Parts: sequence; structure tokens; C-alpha cells
Amino acid sequence: MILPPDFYALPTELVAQELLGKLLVHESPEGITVGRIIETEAYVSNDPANHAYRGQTQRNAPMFGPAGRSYIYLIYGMHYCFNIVTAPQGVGEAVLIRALEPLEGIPLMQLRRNKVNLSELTSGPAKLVQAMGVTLSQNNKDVTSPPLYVADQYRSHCALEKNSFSFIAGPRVGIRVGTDLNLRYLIVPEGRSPLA
DNA sequence: ATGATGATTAACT
DNA sequence: GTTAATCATCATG
Repeated sequence: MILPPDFYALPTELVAQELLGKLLVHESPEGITVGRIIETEAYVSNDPANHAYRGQTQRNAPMFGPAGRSYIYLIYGMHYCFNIVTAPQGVGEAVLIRALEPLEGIPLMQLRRNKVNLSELTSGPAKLVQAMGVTLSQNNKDVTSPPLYVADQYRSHCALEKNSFSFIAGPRVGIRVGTDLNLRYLIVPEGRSPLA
């Protein structure tokens, strides 16, 4: 049910794609929240947009640790982003979780976000961190066991089957270098297929 | 020690 | 479409 460490020790682009449709679960003291991963970005080797591009520092150290751990950092002085470390240890790659579909614990998400509209709860990397109750204290922690993990199933909620949806790849968001790489992956919403 | 800079968001016009 | 908010990190001196 919970995705194992081996899942993450694969090429980062592949992991970023395979994470689409999976469930991010946080069993926090305030309550349980679950969201379906609908958007990811891969940060790879020889990629100038990667925090690990210029080698290991104190901040990016989790990226050089084992796959399947979290890498959480402060951005713009006020927001946090959540990544999962990928690839063989020492390579320095990770997947940024960019958006979720809220599934469980929606009232708690609304409280944490101070927003009611479902579309404003987890539709961005820093929004979903806030909605899920993730904090810096979870940095460099195993995401293959509770309280924070990715699963195929949680209670009545199931991950989307791999062939039950389509996704598109495109340039990553918010970066000024590495924009030539199409490492952003996004589930095509139902009823909005580009071929329809 | 200092200064520029973000893997963003929300609130504007 | 534009912009303010806000600060740890990192490169430079």
C-alpha cells in the first residue's frame, strides 16, 4: 500500500511520472489529510534549475541522501515546498510535488489554508504543504512510513491506475534556467482532453 | 559582514 | 497583468 523506498530509487523523470495519481497522506496530530498527486516536477543532474546543481550544501543535503526521504525548503522567505528524493544515493535529484486533488480531511485543509474553495486548497506547491500540515520539522524524513507517506490506497480512496488517465509534460514553473527541459508532469483533467 | 536572490502566493489594477 | 510580502541561503568581499 505504502510505496517502498525502491520506488524512488529510479530515474527521476520516471518517478515524477509514476507519482501522478498516487495518494499523499499525512497522519498529523490535528487529523488526517489525503490528496491525490496531480502535478510534479523532476529536478535532475546537470540541470541548472536543480538546487543540487552546484554541489552539496547544508540546505540541499537531503537531496544527496537515500531515495524516499523528504526535502523541504523555504522559498521567497515565506513559503515551503515539499520534494521527495529520488535516484541512487549521492546523485542529488528529487521530485517536487506541485499540486494535489483534496480527498480527505478537507475541513482541516480549509482551516489550515483559511480558504473554503476546494480549488484554493492544494493547487500549488506551497499551498499543499500548508493544507497538509507539513512543516520544516519533517525535512529529511522517510516518506515510506507514517506519518507522512505516499500510498496506492487509503481507506476508500485509491490511486489512479496508470492507464486510466493521461498526462502531459511541459516546461517547469517559476525557474529562470533549465526552461528547455520538459520536466513538469500534469494529469490531464477529465473532460478536458486536448483531443476532444 | 553584506547583498542579491528565489522550484510562490495573494491581493491588487 | 502587476506587484508586495519576507528571509534563509549562498556567493562574494
